[in-house]
Amino acid sequence: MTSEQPDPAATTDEIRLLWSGHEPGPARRGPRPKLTRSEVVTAAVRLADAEGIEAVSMQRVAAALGYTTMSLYRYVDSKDDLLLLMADAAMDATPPGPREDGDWRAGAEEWCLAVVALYRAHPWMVRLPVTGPPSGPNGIRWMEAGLREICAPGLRPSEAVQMLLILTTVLRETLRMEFDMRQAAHRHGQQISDNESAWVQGLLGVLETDAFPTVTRVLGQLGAEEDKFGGLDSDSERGGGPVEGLGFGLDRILDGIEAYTGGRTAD
Amino acid sequence: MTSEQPDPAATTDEIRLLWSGHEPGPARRGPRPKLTRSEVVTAAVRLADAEGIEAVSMQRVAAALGYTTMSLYRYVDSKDDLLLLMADAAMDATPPGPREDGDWRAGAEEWCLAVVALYRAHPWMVRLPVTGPPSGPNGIRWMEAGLREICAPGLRPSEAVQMLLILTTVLRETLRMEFDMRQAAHRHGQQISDNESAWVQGLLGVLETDAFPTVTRVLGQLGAEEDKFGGLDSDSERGGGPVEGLGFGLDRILDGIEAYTGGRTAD
DNA sequence: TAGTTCTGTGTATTACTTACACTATTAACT
DNA sequence: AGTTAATAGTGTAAGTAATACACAGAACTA
Repeated sequence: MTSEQPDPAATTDEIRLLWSGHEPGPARRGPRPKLTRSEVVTAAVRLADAEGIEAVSMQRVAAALGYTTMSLYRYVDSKDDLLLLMADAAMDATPPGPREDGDWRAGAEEWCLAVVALYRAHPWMVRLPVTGPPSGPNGIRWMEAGLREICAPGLRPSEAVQMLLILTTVLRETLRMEFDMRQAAHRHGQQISDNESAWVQGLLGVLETDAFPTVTRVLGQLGAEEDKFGGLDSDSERGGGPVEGLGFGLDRILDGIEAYTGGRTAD
Repeated sequence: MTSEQPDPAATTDEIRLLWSGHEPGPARRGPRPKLTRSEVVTAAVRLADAEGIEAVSMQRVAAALGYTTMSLYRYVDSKDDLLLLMADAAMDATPPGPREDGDWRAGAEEWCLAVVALYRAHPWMVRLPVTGPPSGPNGIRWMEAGLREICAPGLRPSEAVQMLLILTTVLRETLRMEFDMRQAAHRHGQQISDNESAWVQGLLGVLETDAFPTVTRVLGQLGAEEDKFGGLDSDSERGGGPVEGLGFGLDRILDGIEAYTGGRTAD
């Protein structure tokens, strides 16, 4: 049941789950709980950070805390709930604040970079099923920061929400691809670039040119192409990978917003 | 192991898997196989179409064919391989052919619509882990059709590949969200729109306005907003949902390409 | 102190993938 | 034709996982 589509059971339940403090409270009957919900969540996050999301089983989390599997269910209704809580907990970093120069586009780029950093800090996040727009306190903080920039050029509410969703989706999925590729490459003692060129070469070896003229042409040129556009993390030498080139795509999306709003900056 | 990050085991293996005909061959020793790989894959696809990807277990697929679980492993090395094969098999529909008027933008929109139709025909596809750009014969056919349009305005190879990847990502993830929401709503006997407004209302009830000024303002206006931009399937009355409004975002992305290439149409 | 309620534990159930050994089959070779 | 060797489908079992359920003991309330 881990990564099937989780029943967000009417968004309401999700919001309740993520916003209910669930702190100890004054004094109830029975034995005092030795754990707290946030301790459980923190342990799970730590485990995921260290060994990946597939290491997060109720057993492993419980073991990490020194308790039995079933004890966790006193703090969390199900594993799916735990994952939801983990996702919001992992977004505890602070998103960029408002810019002084009011340059929404630079602000949006900053925000994207921060999101990338966030995902890099907790790579397992990109593997969690995303039900929809964020609902938890931390998720909303990030949404606030993103919307603030995206709304500035004068998008309507639903437009702004949609564009922000598109940006996060692209960032998340691109990073997921990169993580997958890095992992696969690493298992084979290779670099991502090896894997990419293996894909290009492998396909070129299999495709008949006349059946797929565009693909073969593009793949052929891809191999030869030298100039990688300076991208999101040109600073770090990561041996290539999808995110490195992502700057181009993000620029196009922001271009699209600019073209639509005609460069104005009010609302 | 179903939906962990699958080891694409160097893209090469994936390509080999997807392109090796694996057809009966002349005559080998031992009992004649009673099944073929494609029969297995077809059965799995049929099962997924009918009951969703979570119904696809080796046991269910085998049962559907009237064989035992283990017999399937004569045709497929692992469940992950089966999923890979299913993904490509499900893309058997024919993508749009080249336009006569050479209007790349209209062509790209057509292509997007066709992708949406494809995903609607096999909703489980959006739940499969995507390792990277397509590698299978059918996937490449779709890539050919998409690249043909996207390349036309004069993008460089890596740029075109990236923009196409962004488009598919956005389409797939948006549809996944919609399917999730529809499913959740359905389980509670509601419409998607109910779910959406539950999200808006739920959040508004929880957020403090001054901590999240932009979000509260935007959510407030969202509730009031009347004009839904005519979107991808304004033809079908599906009671709202993410895809309905997606046209706007896609338009921005295509705007961005147009702004970049300056409206020229050659290469 | 008696009663009640809640915590953490132990056990069992269910569902899944897949390794391995076994039998029955059938082509290739003598 | 008879032998050999490879191969197809079966049965069983191991390993991992989530989680339902009952219970022992703790700690508050009356």
